[in-house]
Amino acid sequence: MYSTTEENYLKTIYKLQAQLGTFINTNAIADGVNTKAASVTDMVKKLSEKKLLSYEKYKGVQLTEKGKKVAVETLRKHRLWETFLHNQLGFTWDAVHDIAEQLEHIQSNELVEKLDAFLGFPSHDPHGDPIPGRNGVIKESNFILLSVLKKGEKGIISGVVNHSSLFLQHLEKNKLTLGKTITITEVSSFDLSMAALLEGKEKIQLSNEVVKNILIKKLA
Amino acid sequence: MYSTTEENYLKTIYKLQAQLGTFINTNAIADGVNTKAASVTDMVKKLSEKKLLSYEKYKGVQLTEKGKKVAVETLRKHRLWETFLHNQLGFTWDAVHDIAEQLEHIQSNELVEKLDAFLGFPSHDPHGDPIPGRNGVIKESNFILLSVLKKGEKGIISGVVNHSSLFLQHLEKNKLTLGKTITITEVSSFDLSMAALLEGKEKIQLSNEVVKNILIKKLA
DNA sequence: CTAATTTTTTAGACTAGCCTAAAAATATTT
DNA sequence: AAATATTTTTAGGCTAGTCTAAAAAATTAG
Repeated sequence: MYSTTEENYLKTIYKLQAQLGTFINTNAIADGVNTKAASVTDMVKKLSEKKLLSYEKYKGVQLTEKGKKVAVETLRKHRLWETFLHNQLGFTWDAVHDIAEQLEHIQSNELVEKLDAFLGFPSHDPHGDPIPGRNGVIKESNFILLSVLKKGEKGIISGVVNHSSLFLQHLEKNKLTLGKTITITEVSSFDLSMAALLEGKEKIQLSNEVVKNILIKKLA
Repeated sequence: MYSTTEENYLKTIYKLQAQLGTFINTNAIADGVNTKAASVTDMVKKLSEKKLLSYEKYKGVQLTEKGKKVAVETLRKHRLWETFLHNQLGFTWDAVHDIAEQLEHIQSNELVEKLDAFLGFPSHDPHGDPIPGRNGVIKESNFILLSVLKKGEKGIISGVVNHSSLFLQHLEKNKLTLGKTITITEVSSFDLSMAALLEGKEKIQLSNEVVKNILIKKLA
């Protein structure tokens, strides 16, 4: 139905729209899909003709419902494949993204539904991101940043903000994986780093750079 | 490394070479990859420059070792994915080909090896075709055509010659699936159709068109 | 509220892969 | 061996997606 390139543009614009509000500018898209602004202008015109987004010269771009639907479907496929790669094939969570980036463009509705069932209808991918349902609904998680916890509070690691391999590998190395419990024992007012207990026993030290990129489900 | 299109050309030429001998002509390739002869000439020049095949004008084409390697790797991926789709996701054997046609071009050696392990290092795909090993070796099966069996002889259904959806669906409908035992009770000298017993009990009638497209492992 | 800077768009060109129509080579008949 | 038919290649052109360089619009600064 839509080309790999078109799907990538839509997915990127969708994500930017979630972060930055409604109108998305050319440079941001160029950055997201790894091309030059001139190429984005071309593609955006094409997507506009196909009614996947609305475009006004020099103003920016906004997905239509049709465009959003394609974006969310692509996101759903991406996250299902990531889950498959991690849960079934045993890939580490930093390795799944690049492969899922290819797999998300395989065309077959039956495949997506069968994969979903095979995985047990997972609600979140290996990075803690919610997997859109067949209907396109994304269940918003009530996860918060680890950095907002105060001394004495605790939570369960439930997702990440930064998805880079470098960051994910750092977390892996320090056993900071999904599902682990963290209890804050101290917050430095100098550099905002945190001292904490992992699983209630192991003492660890977390830089601000780290804690502001981890999402947790707060425990009472 | 190589584009989807290049891989498809190489895979097609490889299969033709196995059937027709060494030199493959332009029209046969055009047929296999679903384009026109003129397009094949273009692509064949390109593949020749990349040392994936040797090409002599008006003479035809022959894969180099390098080209064969790419073709076999693609075949390996195709058959592993078909096995995944059938054995794990529960696709019928006539539905797996088209999806595997897309999945075979996903680039990641690690993925192929992990998938292979996940599937338990299968030797054959859902159509009974052998899956090339990591080393590129294809274990030749000693399957024979069901049509060569004589009255009283029996065998286990182990593969198909014709891979079309139509034929596979026909077999499925008549419970002629991989692993079933067939015992020949009569061969008509008029139309070469066969009367047989399925799993030693159910009486069935098989047209010559069917029996010459089924591969079996002969039983003593 | 002009001037300088940044962002975006246009213009023109490139590659991969495909096409049609015509020309050239090969194969088949007679 | 010449004539006809078939196969293959060349020539020229198309689309999708990309690029650089230059022009135009919008934004920021003085």
